Amino acid sequence: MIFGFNGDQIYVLLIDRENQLKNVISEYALPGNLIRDDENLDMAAERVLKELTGLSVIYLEQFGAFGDPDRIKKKEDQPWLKAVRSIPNARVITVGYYSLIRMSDYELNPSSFAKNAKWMPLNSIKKLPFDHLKILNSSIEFLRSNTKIKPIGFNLLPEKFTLNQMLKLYEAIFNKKIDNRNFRRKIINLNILDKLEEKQSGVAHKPANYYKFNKKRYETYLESGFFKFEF
Amino acid sequence: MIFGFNGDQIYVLLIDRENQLKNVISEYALPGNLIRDDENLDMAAERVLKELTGLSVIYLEQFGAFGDPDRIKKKEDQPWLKAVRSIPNARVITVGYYSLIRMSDYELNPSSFAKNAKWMPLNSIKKLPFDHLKILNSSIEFLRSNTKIKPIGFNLLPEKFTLNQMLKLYEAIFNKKIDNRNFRRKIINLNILDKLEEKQSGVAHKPANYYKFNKKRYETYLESGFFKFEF
DNA sequence: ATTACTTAATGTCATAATAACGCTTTAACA
DNA sequence: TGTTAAAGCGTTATTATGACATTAAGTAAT
Repeated sequence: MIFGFNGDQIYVLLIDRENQLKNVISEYALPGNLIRDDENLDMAAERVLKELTGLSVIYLEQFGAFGDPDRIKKKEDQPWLKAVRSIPNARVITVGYYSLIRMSDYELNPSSFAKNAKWMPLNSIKKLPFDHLKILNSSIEFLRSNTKIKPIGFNLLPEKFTLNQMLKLYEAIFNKKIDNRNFRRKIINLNILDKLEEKQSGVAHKPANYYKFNKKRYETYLESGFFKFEF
Repeated sequence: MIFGFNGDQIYVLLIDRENQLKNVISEYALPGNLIRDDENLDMAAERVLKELTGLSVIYLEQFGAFGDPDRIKKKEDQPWLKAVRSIPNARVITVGYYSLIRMSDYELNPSSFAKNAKWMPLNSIKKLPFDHLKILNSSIEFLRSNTKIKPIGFNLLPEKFTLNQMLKLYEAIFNKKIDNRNFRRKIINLNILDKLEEKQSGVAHKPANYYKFNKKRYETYLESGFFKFEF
């Protein structure tokens, strides 16, 4: 699950399976790949992410394992299984990871796999092949409950951001309106933001101040306690 | 991970591998088994739990997947892999589930597998084979953060319990002293306990009142919100 | 130069939740 | 009847929360 944010809504990176299955109409699915014998789960997730986006050192966290047995019958639907010719009816277990990336930083990696990758607004995704919708929903739930205890949202924002951008992100994650005054107070009190000198420019209104995430200060806090992030 | 509570500390059910490996001194490991082709992950976890404890309809939740590649070299250390003769060097991915069971309800199931099962105090477990210690620690972390948002502790207590028993359980889970007066107030205010008529007997002091968990009321609350359980 | 327009930024107050305590009450046993 | 161990009640200071309305700072239009 690769989440992105464009300042307004949450996006998810999907892969068009069309190229791999000529006889099926264009259909988007979650990215994924088989694990190699010489890597652990985290490494595999990092590799797949890198193959797709060209990005590394990204927030990446496991959120669950999935594996219904009826997948066995569907080998022909799972392009990546074609590589495993030695196993006639492979049972597939998916280990789900989610990553949060800055869409602004993101450039599609010109690898063959990534050519047919596409950002889709989270809210517009109503159907996905296999159990991918279940996986998607599970990852969102995980993202939400994680956001309640850690300020992970920073990974989705640009390096410098305004408090309103951040507010919009949180509204997108929790899918509800949040009072901006209370939000500001809470975020500021956490003491993990540095207010920059720089302001927005070229806007036809009062420019917003830019802030930056102070990771060092954040880690100090983490050791000595526990965040609560509820809105 | 099978957690139990005896009124004083948290226990974990371990399996003695001795019977399976004659040339190794007695060594305890986490219970586990291979998944079957016709079951999903949840079903497999339930089955293994049932094989071990004879219990079903137990609190059971997935907490993570684990799989370092160096396991490949250790097939001879993994008794259950002997069943898979067709795969010379099987890569093993563990999907971890944890369950909470009432030690009082528990009777060792007289199956061959369970004969060498043993309850071990959580705090006394300093070393386990393979990556089992990592898995154990991960499950405890999961148990803690889960206990902070849901009152899952009831699954570890007997049907009828006193508030002090419950307090002791929470102290064991979080590994710290909790003020009993504040604890009581908080728990009572949640409104998910039924105070019974029955009291403790045979104690040389004021007997404690028994309480019972009201699951129905709890579920009503769940729908309309979210628990917070911090001490 | 003035005004209009748009979004950023800020303050207060009532209420609820929390943590840290002290003290009294109770029932069983010796 | 006294002792004991825990139950049970209560207070207070502090902090967190939610609800709410106005002013500030820039650009654009006239």
